[in-house]
Amino acid sequence: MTDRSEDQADAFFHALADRTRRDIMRRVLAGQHSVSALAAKYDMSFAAVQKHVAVLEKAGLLTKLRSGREQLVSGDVAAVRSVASMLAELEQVWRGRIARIDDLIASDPDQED
Amino acid sequence: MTDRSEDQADAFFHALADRTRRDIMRRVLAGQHSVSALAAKYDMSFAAVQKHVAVLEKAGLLTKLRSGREQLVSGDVAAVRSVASMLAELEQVWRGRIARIDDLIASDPDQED
DNA sequence: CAAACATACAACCAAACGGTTGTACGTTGT
DNA sequence: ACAACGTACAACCGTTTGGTTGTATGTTTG
Repeated sequence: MTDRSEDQADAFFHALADRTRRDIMRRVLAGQHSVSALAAKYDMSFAAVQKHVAVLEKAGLLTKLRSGREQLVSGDVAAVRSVASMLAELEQVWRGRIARIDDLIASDPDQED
Repeated sequence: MTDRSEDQADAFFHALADRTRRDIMRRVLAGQHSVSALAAKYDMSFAAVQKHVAVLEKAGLLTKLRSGREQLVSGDVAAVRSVASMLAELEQVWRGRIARIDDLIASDPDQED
């Protein structure tokens, strides 16, 4: 729960909160694509797609690798897993509630809290 | 991949892309809290916290239940799980890439597509 | 070398975001 | 009845977002 990891979470969730960016993630997790190959798939300018890629890159969800005049984009599955683990952490908080309710039921009703 | 589920994904990820809202989720997954009890925890106006709760509610991540003059807020763990499953789906796309690479290695090198 | 291609980035714009204050309305307790 | 509490919502404001166009720079290719 450090400030840095909260910044990271902000970047992760914000990056994924756009359907074009989620679609880009699907493509680059399935295989490498150049930025212009990606841009060709969407009904918006090249610059717009480039900005989406930049947001995902800054969040650490994908990486770019120069290859001649192209920039090859690959998804980072480890980053996707770390977003999933943040949600798993949330679910753990919930399990904690259930455990506490169980404790209440198990305890003597007259001396609760 | 319907439009409706993409809208849902937009709402989920956007709602979680704010640290105050993630913190609210932790509290309401751990147990019920009134809106003003939540508001007391943060260094911002009641109205600001109320808006955060409204964003989470609209995304379906929490529910409010009237109890007298208070509104009791509870986190919805099923919704949290469905966000996690969207990420699991992304990871599956990645596994597909690995499978395809394995296929290439297994195939006769002279008749690769 | 010149033309075409792939990328990067700045400037601009309307819309959405995250906060504020103020007002209104139902509920509770004296 | 009335004061205090809990909530909802509108109006406003500065910043960020998601898009555009235009320009610059590096890399192939003819």
